[in-house]
Amino acid sequence: MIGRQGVDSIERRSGVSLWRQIADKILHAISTGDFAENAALPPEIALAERYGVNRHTVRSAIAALVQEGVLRAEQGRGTFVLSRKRLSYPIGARTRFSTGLQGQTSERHIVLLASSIEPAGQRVAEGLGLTRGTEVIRLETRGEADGRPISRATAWFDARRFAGIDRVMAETGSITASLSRLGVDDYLRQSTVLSARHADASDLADLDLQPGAIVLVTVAVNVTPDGQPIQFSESRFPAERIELKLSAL
Amino acid sequence: MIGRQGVDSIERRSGVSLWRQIADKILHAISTGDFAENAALPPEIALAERYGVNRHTVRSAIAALVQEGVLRAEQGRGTFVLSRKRLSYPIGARTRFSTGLQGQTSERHIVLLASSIEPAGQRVAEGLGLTRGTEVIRLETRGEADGRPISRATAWFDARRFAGIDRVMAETGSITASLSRLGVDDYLRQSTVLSARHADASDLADLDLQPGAIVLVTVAVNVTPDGQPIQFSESRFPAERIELKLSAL
DNA sequence: CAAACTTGTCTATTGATATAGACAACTATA
DNA sequence: TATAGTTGTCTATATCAATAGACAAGTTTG
Repeated sequence: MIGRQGVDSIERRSGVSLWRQIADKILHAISTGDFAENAALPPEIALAERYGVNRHTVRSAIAALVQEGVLRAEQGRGTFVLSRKRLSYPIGARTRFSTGLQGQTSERHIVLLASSIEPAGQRVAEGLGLTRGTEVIRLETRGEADGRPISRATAWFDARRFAGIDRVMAETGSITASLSRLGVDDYLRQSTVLSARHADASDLADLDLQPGAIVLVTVAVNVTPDGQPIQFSESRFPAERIELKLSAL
Repeated sequence: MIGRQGVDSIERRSGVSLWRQIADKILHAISTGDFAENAALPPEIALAERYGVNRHTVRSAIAALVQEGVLRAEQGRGTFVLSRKRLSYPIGARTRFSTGLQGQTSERHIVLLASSIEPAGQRVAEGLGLTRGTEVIRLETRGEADGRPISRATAWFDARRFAGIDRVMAETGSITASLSRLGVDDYLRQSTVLSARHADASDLADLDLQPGAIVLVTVAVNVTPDGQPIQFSESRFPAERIELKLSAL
């Protein structure tokens, strides 16, 4: 055994305040089961010692998480973890919003926030195999499960082939159903590129996040079974509420 | 057209300092090509106006990125973007560290940081299909490409079946080669679960990151072609240097 | 050389962040 | 009903983060 202990301390002068870092740590500890759901957190003094900060700093972190609805503090009793497991969103050959979350939520749907027709930029044109400047339809959507926003996506389609998909989408609340109505019975996920960043202002608003939250970002291309690109999309998932489960493509 | 503009502003009182948020935005703008590599950034005054903050705040952000080696500032001339594209790490059925980055880097290898034998915890036992408490070998590794750290992984193996893998790993510098030497000629990626969080202190040190950096986290199980679990691992990738490309499983 | 434009440095002020200590308010339990 | 253990509130102080303005130092261009 070579030996080596997993440090888990705190960074000062990092541009990220200590209370925010500790809030993240508590969230992480909850998600790994270190702090059990519906049970009491260690007392504030113990947390302060554990993380090497002042009790008041821990209190700031807890206050933020209470605000976010993750914890509930009760004077004299303790601070309790509310149950809110991260959903596991499957990504594979047949990635579909609604079916993928079956069994984890009782309800889910997609809301169309906005749509427009615009010329394809470099990235979109490449993804859809069009020449730059071709007209494309852009859909801005939010995915919700049990009333909580869990995804925020921007999708582009060839405007000629999928004319009117914005109206159909608003009606059906489903990409799959909309494509089906426009003659695409089946489609496959061709590629998915994954990254992560801090949520920007519009993410914060649309996903109901607190500043400093992290979003997982996927950039994907869907194709027909014979390989023709039909949809290019960028989706943002709040990392605190969703994990992505990669399955067979 | 319903209309809707993508806001891209800044969050105050978030626990994340403005200079850190702006540094992230600049990084993002570079990665999307908004700020071209090897070209000058807009002048500080323009950036300050663009992001709605004071010039000194922008300067703090730039100072951090200069420290990280992303930018170079020259008095009187401007501030320049150094070229450093994100690597694209493929994840699929045959995910292998070395082969996946061929063509993107001239050199890559894995360093064994530490190893130990320990009883399997809940998560590891589940992943490997063992009973809790069974002895497992834990390997702590760092992946490097062209001299820059790009991954930090913890891998667990059944200690009985893969006795001595730590020594073989230290020798060969390759998981695939080590498994091969212990009788596993082929293996497949069975599952991958993906999340993201802020880098903790050990990530910062091992991956040579600045505080506040984001890491992509994958938790994966590798199995033999007949489905027997052989490796359970958690890998951390610096989001600023790596994106994950999901390919056919 | 002069003017315009850029980054670098300095001083000053304000508000947010973090630490420290003391004590109040509330709960559970011996 | 004490007592111990917990969260809540208050005051005080020091440092970091952000804004503001002025000017120095360097580069480019007319």
